[in-house]
Amino acid sequence: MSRSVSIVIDNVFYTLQSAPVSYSRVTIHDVAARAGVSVSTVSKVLNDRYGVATSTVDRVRAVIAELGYESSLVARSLRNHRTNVIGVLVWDIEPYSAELLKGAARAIKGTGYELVVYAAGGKGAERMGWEHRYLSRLSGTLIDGAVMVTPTVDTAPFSTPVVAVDPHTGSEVPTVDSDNFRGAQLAVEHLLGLGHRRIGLLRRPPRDLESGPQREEGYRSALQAAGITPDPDLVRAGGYDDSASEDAARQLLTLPDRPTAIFAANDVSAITTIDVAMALGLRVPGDLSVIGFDNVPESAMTEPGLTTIEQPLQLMGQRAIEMLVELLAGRDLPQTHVRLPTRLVVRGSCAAPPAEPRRVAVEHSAAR
Amino acid sequence: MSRSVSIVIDNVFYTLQSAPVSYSRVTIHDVAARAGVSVSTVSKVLNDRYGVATSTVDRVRAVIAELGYESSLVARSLRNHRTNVIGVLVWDIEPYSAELLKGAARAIKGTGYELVVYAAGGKGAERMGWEHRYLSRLSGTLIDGAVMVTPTVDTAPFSTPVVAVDPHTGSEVPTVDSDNFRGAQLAVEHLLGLGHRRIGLLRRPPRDLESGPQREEGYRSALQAAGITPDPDLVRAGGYDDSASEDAARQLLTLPDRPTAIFAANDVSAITTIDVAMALGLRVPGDLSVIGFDNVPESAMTEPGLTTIEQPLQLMGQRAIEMLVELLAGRDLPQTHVRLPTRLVVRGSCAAPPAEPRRVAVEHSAAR
DNA sequence: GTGAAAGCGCTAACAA
DNA sequence: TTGTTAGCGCTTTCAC
Repeated sequence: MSRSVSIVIDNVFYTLQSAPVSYSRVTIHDVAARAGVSVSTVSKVLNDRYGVATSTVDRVRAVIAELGYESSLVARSLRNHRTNVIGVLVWDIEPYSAELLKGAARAIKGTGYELVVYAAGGKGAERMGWEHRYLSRLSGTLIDGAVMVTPTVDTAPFSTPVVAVDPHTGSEVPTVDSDNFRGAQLAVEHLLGLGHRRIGLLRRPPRDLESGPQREEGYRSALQAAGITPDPDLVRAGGYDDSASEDAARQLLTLPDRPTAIFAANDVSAITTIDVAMALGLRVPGDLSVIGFDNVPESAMTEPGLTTIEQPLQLMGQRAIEMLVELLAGRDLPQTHVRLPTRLVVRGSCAAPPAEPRRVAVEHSAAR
Repeated sequence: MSRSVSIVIDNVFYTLQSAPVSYSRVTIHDVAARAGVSVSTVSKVLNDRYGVATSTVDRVRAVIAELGYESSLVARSLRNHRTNVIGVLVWDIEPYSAELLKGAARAIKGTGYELVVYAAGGKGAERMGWEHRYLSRLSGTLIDGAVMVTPTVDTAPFSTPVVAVDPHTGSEVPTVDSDNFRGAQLAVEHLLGLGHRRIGLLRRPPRDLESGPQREEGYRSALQAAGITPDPDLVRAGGYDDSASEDAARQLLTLPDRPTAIFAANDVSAITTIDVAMALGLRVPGDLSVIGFDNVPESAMTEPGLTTIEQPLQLMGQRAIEMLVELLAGRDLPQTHVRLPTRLVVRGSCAAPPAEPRRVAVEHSAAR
């Protein structure tokens, strides 16, 4: 053990402590030696195999308890190729993936599986191919199956069952995503219903997730259904960093015939749009209505009044686990591509368009 | 590969697919055989060891790429006792732990470690001792160190460095928690400042986390500092299920000389308190002020107007990782018990006490 | 009923 | 420069 001394200053505990003494792991050998039996006998006891005398079982059990022995998950999974562990692979734990994880954790209960989340956590540069690398390194050993929360799911087949959440197009693996197309439609329909006719789209960066084009399609489809020809000038691409979205929003809003509403295919860019609008002297929703596609439930906290299209992230995580468990049980999935509904949540950022859309002063648009 | 057929009905993709063909794992043996070298040579190439001819290195590398080989984390960690993986052990992934995880994921970046989260996910019954069991099964292999997000941290020493978040009292291991005492003080001081004199405490169930008593102490301390003797009648214990908190809140509010403000040592019970108050015909904050101790950032969404004491959960997760990394580097911690500040976030649920506290009708109190 | 031996995929001595 | 060998902690034949 280690000894320590603590003092408290200003409500902060300061404790000085000697380095903790290291105790090495108790292995099956230790148990065998102490019980006076062979390793294989201990193994049999551990796994409830037949052919061990009751008295021996008792003795071994006693020693196991005495030593506090627990078998090594690693050694065991190297031998057996079953681990009863499901892995969820995420690039990072941020609000989006955290939400999925909550659902996954809920779904795993009672399945007999345990949940392990792997977060890559490296720099952006190493990102390429990490999902494949991780899956390779873990599958066959350590995890029985995986849920991949990652854009690029390698189509290369694995021995391990895999379910992908919100991946790129065309992946061969079973998939869970949300209805981006319908979500975008809902957003635009809502704006149309309020009387808007010039509706801008702040879309995602090119070559992004599959959901990007889907949202754009929904936007176009809703406009066309209302007899409006989409104006290419009203569609701009945002980016992953704030400044790209900011530029795009500014371009839209300083157009001579600017949109009276903007649908941002991403919650962060929706918030950016509101900021830009305010900086340009426009009021939301008086002069401009904004709807964001929600990736992050907390965005409603950041911008309490933002009307959003919400994805059922927890449910997506839950369904992914359920599907994987089916797969692991050797059953066929009734549907390999599950698409969950999105819904419109109306908050304060939308209103009818102004009778006479106020133009933004040119000075403003140049300023920055 | 597998062949599949998809149809779309009502925006849901239904895909029927034959069972995927299984491919077995590529091992170091496969690589060695294909490259015409021994396994150990491949291992040397993998680990950039000296003493391999450049031509051989190239050939092996080519085969590795060709076969898409990745070394098994499990086999490797059984051999080496270093894995460069930090484990975070949580009982479940819910809003509280998810928040900690976000901070942990942020902190791990750039440390060279990878993050693995283990969620126990079993039934409540198996809960006893799971932290010890998991740690046993993982330490020495698979993870180099662990952050335990769990009430009962076994004081039994492990070979593996461990940092505990918000544990029971008296744990020997390094610890991160938040300043529950000061937080409770802040809450009560705020209520006193508004003019309240009869302030109830809805405290945690007995034998709960260490933070329970700490919050109760803060409550008493703030009252006493204001010259008020804590009235034992104004202190009731909630429970983990809603109904226990509901009963406690009802008892407090139907007291002949009921409190004009309640400090709930937990966010869920604060929301319950507001519900009960409203059911009893009391308005918040007109007739009753409520402050909750926040475990879950989202509670502000559920009850947007709730004044809370907030814990820096993400920061706690971050600090825990930082401490663990220090420990793993073999350095001593400047402080083994880190206590992070809590802060008061004022929202609409508090106001000055009514001049004449309205009594709750007895019929009401009996009803249920 | 029990234990010796082989091997899961890998690394690190040591020989060749 | 390369391959052989032993062994990480465990399970599983298969003799005894």
